[in-house]
Amino acid sequence: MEFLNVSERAAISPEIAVSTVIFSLRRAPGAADDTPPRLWIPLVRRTRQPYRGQWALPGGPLGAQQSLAAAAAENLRTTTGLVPRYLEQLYAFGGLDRSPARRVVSIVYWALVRGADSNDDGPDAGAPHSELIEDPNVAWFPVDSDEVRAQLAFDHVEIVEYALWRLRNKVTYGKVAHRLLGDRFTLAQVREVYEVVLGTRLDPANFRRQLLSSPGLAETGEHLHGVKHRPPKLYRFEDPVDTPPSPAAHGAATASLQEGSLT
Amino acid sequence: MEFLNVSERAAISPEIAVSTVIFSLRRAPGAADDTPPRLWIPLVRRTRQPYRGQWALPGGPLGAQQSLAAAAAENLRTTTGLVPRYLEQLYAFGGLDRSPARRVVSIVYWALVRGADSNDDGPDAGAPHSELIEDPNVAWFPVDSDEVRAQLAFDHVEIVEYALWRLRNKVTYGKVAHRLLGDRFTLAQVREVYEVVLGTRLDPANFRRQLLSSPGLAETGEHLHGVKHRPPKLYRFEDPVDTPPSPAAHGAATASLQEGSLT
DNA sequence: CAAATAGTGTCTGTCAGACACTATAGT
DNA sequence: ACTATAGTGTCTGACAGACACTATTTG
Repeated sequence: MEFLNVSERAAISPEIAVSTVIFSLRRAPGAADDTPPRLWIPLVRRTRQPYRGQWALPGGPLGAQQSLAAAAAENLRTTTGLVPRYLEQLYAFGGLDRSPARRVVSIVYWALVRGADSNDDGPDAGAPHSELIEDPNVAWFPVDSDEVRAQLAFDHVEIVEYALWRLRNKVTYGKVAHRLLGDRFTLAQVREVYEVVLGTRLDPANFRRQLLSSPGLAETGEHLHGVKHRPPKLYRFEDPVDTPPSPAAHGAATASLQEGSLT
Repeated sequence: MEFLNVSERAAISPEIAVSTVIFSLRRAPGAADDTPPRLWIPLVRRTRQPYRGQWALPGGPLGAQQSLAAAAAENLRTTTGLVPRYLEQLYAFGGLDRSPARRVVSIVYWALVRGADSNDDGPDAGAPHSELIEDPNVAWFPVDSDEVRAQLAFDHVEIVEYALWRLRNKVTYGKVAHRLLGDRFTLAQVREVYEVVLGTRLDPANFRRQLLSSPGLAETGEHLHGVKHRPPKLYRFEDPVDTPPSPAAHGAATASLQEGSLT
């Protein structure tokens, strides 16, 4: 029987970890309703060296009987208590100097969950705000906050940057914006998602036309009331039928999740 | 000191392997010049179980001091003797049942190398044809051949399928077509690449206009002679200046390679 | 000159962006 | 009635696709 000590094992094959960048759209607690929401991500404070005490992306070593996407969904559930509305593999980071300790190859996923102020209620009715999470070592931060932009452990700043780039890309060419919202949404809410993610203002009339022409969008027949102007229609997205060739079969966390879809 | 036997080690962390899908554009050996070229990939015959004797993507376990892209470039060099003209991470495949033996997580790259009939000569003047490779366990196959579509080991059929999807995508939205050609090329050659990759016919006039408007394309002042019609101009691509946010810093095999660029 | 492809000119339908205008709720 | 946003109509410039036409080489 072959035996290996820890350093020999490390020399043969690096450790595999899975981390997840989880985006949600929300306003700062107590902020007025007319302030635009921002993108937030949950972080976990490290309790061990290296980078002890600093914030890092949720993640951990890959379990022996755990598919990659299942590990990512597990990160999501334990840090946010939520089920992802979108989950896609981002990239495998495998540089030699990512960690000052032993070498780790991180397979990173990115996910979208709905915000706390969606139009729906239900078992996954939005991510709770930070003060509602019991664990003091888990907290949400805006992606453009100092904690995220400069304080993260390892190479996680770069990872978040790349995840943001991918999100902007997907929102431009694809149709993932509504996954940050509830099941029922107004077109203005979708437009607000685009505006926050892309950082630009969009013409309401043209945006409406473009979105209405996309297949899968359906009226619910309901309207959103309580606003001090004409009540907008509520829409929903029927799941698109055609999925382009994609490695979705490998390790899909949930049957309803399509990974890598560009549509 | 901690000791682990082999099965315990496998239970803790799956093995990491790196494989590469290497595309080249070429005609069948001996084919006439006016037959359209096809996409070919090199395969390696497995000499060990599982799948002994079957063809598989070039690859192997990740070396302890080897970055991911470096491992992919190494696959490329040992199977084709070439330096990649494009190299990008494709996906990390980590399903539980990918191999009947111990669990392996494969980080797959895809690459473009130039074909044997480019307009240039030089140290990497095109991939040699299969008969020129010494190793009888390495051979090139068209991507739409039976060997590729149905005979590959592991889940490599699915991987090649996904790499093809990505190539078509990149060729549509990006500008990687010329990486299958030499440094100097005619616009008709680029159009032929598009036609082969996308499987459609393209209008020469409109394609020319579109390509001419892309930044970075420059005339060489030379013409391609020896054709029995008006000699076309030879162009080249100056490397684009702006690189979008991408994880290129991690494990880039060559400084001149931009990973993940969509431009 | 014939053949073949290089390369140019031009028309047309589609679509994104700009923006004026009407509709309908709350206050 | 006023305000704010929902939602419609319409114009324009850019551009992709279709296709006629000219240019220039080989044989």
